[in-house]
Amino acid sequence: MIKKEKISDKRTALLNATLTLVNNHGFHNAPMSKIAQLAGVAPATIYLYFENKQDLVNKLYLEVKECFSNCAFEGFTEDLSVKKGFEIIWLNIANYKLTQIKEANFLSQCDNSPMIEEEITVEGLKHLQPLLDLWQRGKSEGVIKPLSDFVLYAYTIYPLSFLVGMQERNICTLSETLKEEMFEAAWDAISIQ
Amino acid sequence: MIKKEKISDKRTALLNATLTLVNNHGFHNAPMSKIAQLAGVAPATIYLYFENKQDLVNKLYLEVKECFSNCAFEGFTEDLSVKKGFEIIWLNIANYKLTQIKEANFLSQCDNSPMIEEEITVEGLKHLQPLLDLWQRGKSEGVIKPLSDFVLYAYTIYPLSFLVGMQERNICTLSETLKEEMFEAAWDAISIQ
DNA sequence: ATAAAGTAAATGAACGTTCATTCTTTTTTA
DNA sequence: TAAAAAAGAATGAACGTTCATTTACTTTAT
Repeated sequence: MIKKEKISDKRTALLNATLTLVNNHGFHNAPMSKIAQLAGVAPATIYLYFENKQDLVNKLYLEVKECFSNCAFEGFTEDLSVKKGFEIIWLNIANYKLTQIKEANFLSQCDNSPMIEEEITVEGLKHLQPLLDLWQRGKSEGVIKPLSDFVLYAYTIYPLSFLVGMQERNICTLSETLKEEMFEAAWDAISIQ
Repeated sequence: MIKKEKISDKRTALLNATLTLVNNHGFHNAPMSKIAQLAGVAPATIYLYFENKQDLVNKLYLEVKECFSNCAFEGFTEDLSVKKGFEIIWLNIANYKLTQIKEANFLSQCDNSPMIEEEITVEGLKHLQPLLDLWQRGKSEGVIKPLSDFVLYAYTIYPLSFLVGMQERNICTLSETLKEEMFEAAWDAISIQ
């Protein structure tokens, strides 16, 4: 087990280093040499764990995305009312973005640039299915407006990304009160009154 | 005058080439050599018009942003009702993103990555003041929820960026009907019912 | 009106640097 | 002691940028 632990130690250190550098300076200013240095490892060692730079960033994206998705559906079950279920998911996501700022920021950078290959982006989206199912139920129950999933996402989840950007630049802090106000806005946007 | 036209011809060609390449392959895969090639110009010529690569991208950002802002407030006057004024601005922005897909996509890539220096980003934000003023009026009239400008922006304008991303990947098209639905969602999110 | 002189724009080759990646050697582990 | 992991030095390619030179145009002098 010591061996495996050690292996994943370096791998994790490399992923963390990549996350930090890409966040702070962008893909184009995150050279392998600096990633190695920050992870406390020789440049060549990276290639024991990852195929190349693109593979390293792809893997980081997928793992962060998976962790994000797991957080999103914690405590959610399908027997809840649409509004309650949606509130749980929305709050989970808000809390994730509140606490895991680095990861959240990285994800939105990836989703808005050609840094990650299209194929990988699509793969990362699969995890969100339970939310889409919930929306479908909401529409058939007449609780949620008959809008496409894209629009529903754009008006409820996506706004959180903007606030995270603001937060990272210390322009704004996502307090508990603000969270409540924001959930209300999200619900008002997509629900039938 | 012939001389001046020629000058701005090359400058514009360079800005367009940069827009295309950064959009399609990201900052890190848009080398000066390719930018020059696509603009039909020698690499050295770039440095007659721009200080360096960062300056080229900064200038592109500012000019696209300014053009965007000009579109945004076309036909808007301060004597309109809050809702009507907001509708005009919102539709202007939606139409801009509908027709100027490349530019819109570039802007959202810039706003979600460290590609553009912070200082330049702040400068590009100044043009939006009339919208902030309108929101202020809406709040004092009791028409708009007492939320911060960031939240109002996040729930009305920012969602459009998401749809543009979807549109560029041909996952979704922003039709007239969809535009109306989206305006309604935006208004429901921030207005007091 | 024409040729010479002067100027600004544009070029292509070349520079130094940095990058991702590989190769060879050393260290660690079992 | 053998094999796996890690290190560090080395490599070639690609990058942003510069520079000496040429081209295209404008002005001046005759």
